[in-house]
Amino acid sequence: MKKQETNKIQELYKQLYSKYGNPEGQWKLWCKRQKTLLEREEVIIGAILAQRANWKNVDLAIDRLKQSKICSLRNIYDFSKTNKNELAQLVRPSGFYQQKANYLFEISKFFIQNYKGVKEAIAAPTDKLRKELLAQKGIGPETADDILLYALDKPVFVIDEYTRRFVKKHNLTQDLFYARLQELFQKNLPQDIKVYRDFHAMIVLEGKDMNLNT
DNA sequence: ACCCAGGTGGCCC
DNA sequence: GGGCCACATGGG
Repeated sequence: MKKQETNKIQELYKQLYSKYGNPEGQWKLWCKRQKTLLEREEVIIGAILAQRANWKNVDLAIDRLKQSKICSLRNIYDFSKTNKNELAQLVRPSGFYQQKANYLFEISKFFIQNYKGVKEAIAAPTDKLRKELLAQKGIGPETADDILLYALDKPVFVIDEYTRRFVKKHNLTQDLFYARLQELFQKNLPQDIKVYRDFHAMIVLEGKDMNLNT
């Protein structure tokens, strides 16, 4: 039974890969292998801003942060202590901007105070880090796993609405709880961050294509 | 004028 | 433990 799932999931992965090739072309930064510390921080910031937002608007918000030279955890932390409202205005294009400004401040504070930045966090155990992230305001399971997988190189599979639709479409399981779905993918794939990253990216690309074709 | 986009937290019962 | 609602912008 498990083995059937294994073959099916790996088969779907291969199918997507032959269709899309390396998704690094579209998910340029997120699927990139070797990221600088600043790029990792940009992924974390993007993970917050991308919540329920169109990615183009997220890019715009990030560009505005870059222009103001506060597209780093340290700068966001320092800046938002006194100028949270201005931070909110900068990220406005991504929507829910006041909430997200608060979330950005909280997550920056978390990494600066607990780990002195992302470098130390990368060395921390995945389970510990995941629990701590989930305890932060604005970080739910999907955002936590985005950060762990795409910014900190931790092997966790990201589940989102596209993944749920994908699972339903291919009848992989009836149980759509986050933990169950994550387990399903992780147990049936090699524990490899590149596979996890690319697979999730391709599921999203596929989901968008479906939207366009219906 | 709607509907959606790489969610989350806070209520309510 | 599920079912709502607020949060808000820009693009189709």
